[in-house]
Amino acid sequence: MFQDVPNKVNFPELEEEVLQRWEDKDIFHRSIKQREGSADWVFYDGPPGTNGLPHVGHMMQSALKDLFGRYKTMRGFRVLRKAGWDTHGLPVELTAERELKLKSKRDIEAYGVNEYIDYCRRTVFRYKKEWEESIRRVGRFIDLEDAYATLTTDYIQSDWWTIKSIWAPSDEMRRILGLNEDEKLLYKDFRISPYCPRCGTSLSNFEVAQGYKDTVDFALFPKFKDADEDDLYYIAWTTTAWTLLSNVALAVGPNIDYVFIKKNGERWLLAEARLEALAEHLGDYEIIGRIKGNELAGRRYIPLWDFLNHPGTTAHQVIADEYVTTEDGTGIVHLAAYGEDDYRLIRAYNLPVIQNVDEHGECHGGIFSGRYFRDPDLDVDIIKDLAAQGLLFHKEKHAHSYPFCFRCNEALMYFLRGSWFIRTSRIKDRLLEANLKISWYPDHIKKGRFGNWLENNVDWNISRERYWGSPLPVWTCEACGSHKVMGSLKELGEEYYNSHDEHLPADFDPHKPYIDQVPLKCNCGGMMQRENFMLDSWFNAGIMPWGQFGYPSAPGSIEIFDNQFPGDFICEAIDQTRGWFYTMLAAAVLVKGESSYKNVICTELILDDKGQKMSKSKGNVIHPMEVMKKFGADPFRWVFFNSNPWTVKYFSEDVIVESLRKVIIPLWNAYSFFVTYANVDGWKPAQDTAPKSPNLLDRWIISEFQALLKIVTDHLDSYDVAPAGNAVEDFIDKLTNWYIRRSRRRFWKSENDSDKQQAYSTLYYILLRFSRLLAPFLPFLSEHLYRNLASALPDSKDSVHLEDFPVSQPELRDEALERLMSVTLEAVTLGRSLRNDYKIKIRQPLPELKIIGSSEEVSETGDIIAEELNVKRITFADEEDGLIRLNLKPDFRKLGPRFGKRMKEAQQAIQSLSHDDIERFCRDKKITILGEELCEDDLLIEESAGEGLGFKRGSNVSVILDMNLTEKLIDEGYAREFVNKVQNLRKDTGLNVTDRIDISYLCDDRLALALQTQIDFIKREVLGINLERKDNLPATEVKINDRKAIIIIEVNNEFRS
RNA sequence: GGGCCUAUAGCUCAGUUGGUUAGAGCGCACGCCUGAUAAGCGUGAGGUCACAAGUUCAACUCUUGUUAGGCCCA
Repeated sequence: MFQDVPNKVNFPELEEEVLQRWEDKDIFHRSIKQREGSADWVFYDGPPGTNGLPHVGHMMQSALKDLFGRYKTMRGFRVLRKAGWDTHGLPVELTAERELKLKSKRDIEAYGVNEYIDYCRRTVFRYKKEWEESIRRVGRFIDLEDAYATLTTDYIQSDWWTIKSIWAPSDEMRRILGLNEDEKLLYKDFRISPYCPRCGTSLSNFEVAQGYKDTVDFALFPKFKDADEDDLYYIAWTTTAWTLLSNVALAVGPNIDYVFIKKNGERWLLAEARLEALAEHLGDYEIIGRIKGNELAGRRYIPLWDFLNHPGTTAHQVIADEYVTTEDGTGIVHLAAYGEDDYRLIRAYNLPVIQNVDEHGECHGGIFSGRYFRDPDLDVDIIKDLAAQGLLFHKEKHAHSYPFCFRCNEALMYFLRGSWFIRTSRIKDRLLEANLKISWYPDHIKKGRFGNWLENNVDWNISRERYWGSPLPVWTCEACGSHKVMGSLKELGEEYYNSHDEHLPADFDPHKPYIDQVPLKCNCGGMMQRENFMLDSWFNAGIMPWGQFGYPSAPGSIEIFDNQFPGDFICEAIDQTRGWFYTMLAAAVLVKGESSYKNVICTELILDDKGQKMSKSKGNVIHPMEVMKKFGADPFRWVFFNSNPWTVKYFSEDVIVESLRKVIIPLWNAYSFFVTYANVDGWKPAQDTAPKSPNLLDRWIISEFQALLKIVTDHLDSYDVAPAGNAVEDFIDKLTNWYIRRSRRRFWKSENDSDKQQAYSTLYYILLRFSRLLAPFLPFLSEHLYRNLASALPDSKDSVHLEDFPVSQPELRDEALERLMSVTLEAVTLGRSLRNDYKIKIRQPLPELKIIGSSEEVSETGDIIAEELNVKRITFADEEDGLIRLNLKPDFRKLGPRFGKRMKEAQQAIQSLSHDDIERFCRDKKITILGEELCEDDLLIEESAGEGLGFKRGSNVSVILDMNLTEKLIDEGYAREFVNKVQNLRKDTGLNVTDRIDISYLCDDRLALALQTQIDFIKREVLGINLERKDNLPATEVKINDRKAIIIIEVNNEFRS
């Protein structure tokens, strides 16, 4: 006996039971353990931050990651799955700042760095429980107990090891990367870097990339007055008014043609090429002279404000440089120390560095002192002031994209900072080569978005001027400026001991502030202080392949890392192309010379059903836990398996309901059907191998399963989920709507013959195999099915997840049979379509269906078609010729105007055309009627098979359905209808499926006659003992086709055999 | 301004190396089965495959251009 299967089931409850069982029986760990000694398939989990709640997108990745982990395990690999948490970096600090109501780094210093860091540490795992719950609930097999976290001392030591390896590469790595002796890839440089004045730190290029927003600012055309010629002004252009407060020079292009124009009694200078674009603002003017840019070099001008005066310096002169173009503006560029090119020129021309906006974004300079640089009123005030001085040619609103801090949303500025860089541009070719070996899904990212971006690689700014993170392990001598890089705490301890004759505490915490209290002695005798930087948290995440094991400091980490590198598979969202995907590649190429991952699925965004991003403010966030509690994890997971994960998904509860309706419930019904009847019959499985059944349907569904298995295996092997998922959906449809529907009678018939045994064996075999195939997709439902079905076998496993994935058995495949069945299905579809057209319901038997074409093949399944379409006889023909008549009809709308009065005559001529004429017309597409040549469009072609016959053509076969009814067929139709009504009564009155009944009915003589002739059929169909006509019955009338009857049933189990 | 992607039924999406009549789900209309199933099944209507040109015996598919949208970058 199988455990009884309820008709209605609460999936979320069932899943909770399965979850409990997995934990009780330790299924996850056993599934790994039993593969010990097998090949490894290596998966890397990108660490999420846990200071926010998980959303639907994370669950999509969880579903995909879990799918492949389980699949590869069942395919015989050992798949270690270590979870991880990202715990460092600005997001954590921002939460802390918000909650502690700190607004700037000055606030943090005032609050106390120690206390602040402690708060960060406590914040980090705030939602860890919720994350673990969701990950557990979605069914993921992943090691949460042994998760790695980027804040541990082991992990930080891996950071340090990486930095040290980059600072001082081994000979082998030098060879692999093509580095010269002593060439260093890690260096400090002062550069104009994107910088957030609120966070007080510079950002890496890919962080900036995430914060561009379309903004409207003022574009200004300030006039710079020449120092020597009284009426001469240089017309410049800028979109950042605040940089004018630090103006240090003007730049022109040496080969650009400039013009002097006369305007308002003044002489203005600007590029000739810009005149047309500025014509609207310039109005009337006169060109009074021309000059090349290089002739302007060295001229001096009067600063816009007195506070800009820097006497004794080279400030406020015109310089000529190739970088100036005439693409926009005026061809005259104002320079200030807030731009990369500006700074390059400032250095090249030995100009002073003027920074009247400081690192906090605060202005210093005359009346603007104390203002914030992005204060919109500041722009207005600058404009007003310039206008009052007569130094403004024009101002306008200007839409452009401006970078904002992707963490705190504050406007960025470009600021001169010292930062530590990795010279990734030097190893660009290695990065590109390594990328070529990665399989990207979807493929276009490799050469497209990611590859193109790698082509433009710039050095990686890995330092952050923050508090909560992995410290940069670089010490610099205050005396001689030389550096020491620590590769581990042990190294640091030794250096410290050598410097101070005392040991670092055994439990030394390498975080701030302790790490800053470890001065070292330089070889020169001077004191070395740590460079006051944290590591970019992307760097942290990028070293995860070895960081997760604390390689190489942690005991045992070397062995396991060697075993678990490189990774076979990662799966993250597209927003990681310049985040994790990049840092994983760059870090691994730097220290291992190859990519850390071989295959990557890059998922797209998840939006709501209207295509909007889910956000708290819009109130359209769908919480994964709520969804799973309501519908279960399996239908939720399925949503991500039946369409490509790299297309944008519109997500709503509707799509989950759809996967329920399409996959979960049909599967449950099939399973419930099987168990119900198997238990009624006391059927027991003998083996789980494919039964040798002569039955066509049995052989067909077994073959179809092999076909499915091949599609699923092929596509999962190439990380292509959607075709596998779609094939599963097709198979479920074939199983439930054809195999089981057509096989139903074999299960409930009373004879316990071999046919019945074969039906049971086949369905059992299919359901059991299918549960194994589905296990990676639907781990809960498949587990339930497997457990109930397999427990009857002696060698069943404790869990479907301890099983192997089904192995292809080509000998069970019969492609000819699959073709035959698809043609059969087509014939059935055509037949149903004809019945529909002529409004003849299935219960009315019809005499004959003729199948044309493919007759040889379909003859085998004739009886299936006959039963499905309720026809008495199936006949076959090879050709339509002679069976189908073509008729031509005039298109009156077209031909009416042409024939006019002769239309009727023409109609007759057309309709009396011979068969040969019509065939010729079909071939030549033209025909002459009454002297007029008619083409295809003028005539309508009708095909018909004759009186009482319906004709329909499919792609492989055509059918002719004979709809001529005889009295006998009408009788049978009545009987079928009568049976249907009785069955409904049985169901409505809640009778047991095995109850015998007596039937009384009241009706007219014609119907009564029909029922009498069909009495045996009726009794057999409804388990009737007696069938009696009565004169009077107290019940409501029902329709039996065109007649009426009153029917009453009573249970009569006396004669039960 | 540059890169990448997308454009197929009212909506959401499939569409194999170019090859008969371009498919599915939802929605709509009509109907059907019911001794697994109304959270079911079928039939039908609905398409100039964004537009234009080219390559080809043959283009939703390949090439080029145009338009629109999205993402990423400057």
